[in-house]
Formats: sequence, C-alpha cells, structure tokens
Amino acid sequence: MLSQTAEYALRAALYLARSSDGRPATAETIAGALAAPPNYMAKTLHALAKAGIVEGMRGPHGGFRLVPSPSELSVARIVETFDEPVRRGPCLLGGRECDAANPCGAHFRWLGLRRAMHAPLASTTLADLLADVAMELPEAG
Amino acid sequence: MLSQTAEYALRAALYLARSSDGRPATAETIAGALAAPPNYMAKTLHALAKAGIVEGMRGPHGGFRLVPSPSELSVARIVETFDEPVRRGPCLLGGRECDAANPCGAHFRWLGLRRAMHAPLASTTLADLLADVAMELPEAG
DNA sequence: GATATTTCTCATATTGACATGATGAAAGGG
DNA sequence: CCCTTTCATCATGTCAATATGAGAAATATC
Repeated sequence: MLSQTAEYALRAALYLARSSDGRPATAETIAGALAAPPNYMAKTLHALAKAGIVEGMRGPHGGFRLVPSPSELSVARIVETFDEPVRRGPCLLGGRECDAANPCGAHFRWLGLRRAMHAPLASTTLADLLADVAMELPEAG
Repeated sequence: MLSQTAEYALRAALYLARSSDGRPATAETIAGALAAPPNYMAKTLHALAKAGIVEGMRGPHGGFRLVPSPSELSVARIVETFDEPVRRGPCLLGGRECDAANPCGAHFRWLGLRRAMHAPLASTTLADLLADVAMELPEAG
C-alpha cells in the first residue's frame, strides 16, 4: 500500500507530532524509537526537510522539528514526498498514451478509482491519526 | 499505487473481458496489444491462472480465457494476487507489534484509512471499468 | 504418430528500492 | 580557537521486483 520509505517518513512525522515539547529530536533518537535503520532514517528525514515538512537544526541540541501543525499536515503530503502519485504511461486498455484530452475507454472510471483511493490520504491529517493518543511520549528508561 | 505486475494483470484481464468472443487469446497476442514484455506477460497470466482468474489452454487454438464474469470480478481480486494487502510489522507509533488485541494508539485510525483506500478496489469490477467501452476489440489490421 | 502451436517451468540478467558506511559542513560550549 | 554534537552529502553494498531466454509438457490437426 505504501513504500517502506514513505512509511518510515509517516512514522517519524507522527513521532515528532507526539513529542512536540519544543526540543528537536535527533535522527538517532527517532530511529531508535521506531526500530528503523538509523542511517536510512536520517536520509528520509533529510528528504522530509527538503519538502518543508520538517526542519533540521545542526549542532548540539539540534535535531528535527515538525514544521506544519499536525492538524494541517495530511498523510498524502508525506507520502507524496516519496511515492509518485501519478503514473505516466500507457493506458489501461492498450499501448498508447492516455489523458483527459485523448482518453481511453476506461480512462475516467480508472481515474475515479485512483482518486477514491487517494482521497483518504488527502483528508486524513496527523492529528486525525493521533486523535486516540495522549500527546506525550513515554520516558525512555 | 499498484505494482507493475499487478497493472499488467489488470490490463490483461480487461483485454480478455473485452475480447470475450469465445476464442481464447494467446499470451503473445495479449502482450502485443498491451505493449508489455511477452515473456513477462506469460508469467503473469500463469499466476492469474493459478489464482483461478483465468484459464490457460495449451496447444493450437489455445490461449487464455477469463473465468469469472467481468461483473463478478473485482479489481481487488486481481491486484491481491500479486500485491499483498496486509503488511505485518511494527505499528505506526513504535517498534512493537500491533494488532486488534494489543493496539497502538493509532491502530484503529490507521486501519480505517487503509480500509478506505482498499474499498474502491474491492467494490469496482471489470465491468465497472468497462462501462464506457463498447464490448468489441478493434481488428488488428 | 508426427508436427506445429501454445502453455508451463526453470535459469539467468537487469534495475531500482532499501540499507550501510564514511566523510564534510554547520553550530554550540568550553 | 578547539572539540563535540549533529545534520548534510557521497559512495557503496544488498536484495526483491522486473525482465529475458530457453527448453519441457500438453494438445489439436493432419
């Protein structure tokens, strides 16, 4: 359903949303809490930073901070940083290219299906996912 | 959104649904019409056969035939032959495993989102996708 | 039963996502 | 100014999905 990288990114964003106590969290801390590969998590967080979803701060007491408010940050925005939503290519019914101006016979039905799948991603925010969660992190040992 | 293999399979099934004139279509014919790699298409069709979605018949005038009626064949059934829908693994909020009996804080919201994404696949049939299409194939000149 | 056709199956390349490791650049504390 | 901490970047390795190729098994036609 989601690529591994996109899921790491979503988990990291959820972590940051829960730990919004002012202090940024380091890539290593996040990776440790999420049982994710530290180096890969760092790379993923950097990609989120380039997309403006998180902000990276270097030096002691540095780390990553969530930029948008969780209630303003959709799951779709995180996922689309890594998984391309539109698949350019031949249309469902044959070999040729297919778009709105030159649609194949299944173009609009297929588009509708894809949109229906995408809609929940766009309408769900981090705050929605965390609605059942108390907004603190357990202290690590 | 879909793996390449699953998309080949969906296209092949749509091709068979349109060309349901009694005669089976060979893997080569289908691959040619869909601009797909012939050998890979054959392999994909075989996987569909093992899933009971198509039937393969060997020998002259053999080929592949769609088994269920297009109106009874959901896109989900085709896609799930190749893309595993359930992702076992650590939960969204942390490193531990997470299920209905021992849910993480985002378990049910996340489950709801995944179900919302899956529902259109399950409720859309091949007949739905082909609703705008005349049920004949153009003759290959 | 010989032959052509076509699926079925195995073996092997290629490619991109996933992951790891090392180094460079910025920022705070002494 | 030096040292530590941390992000930023580059180089490389691993592996599953994708793709290719060749041969074996089955079936219709003659």
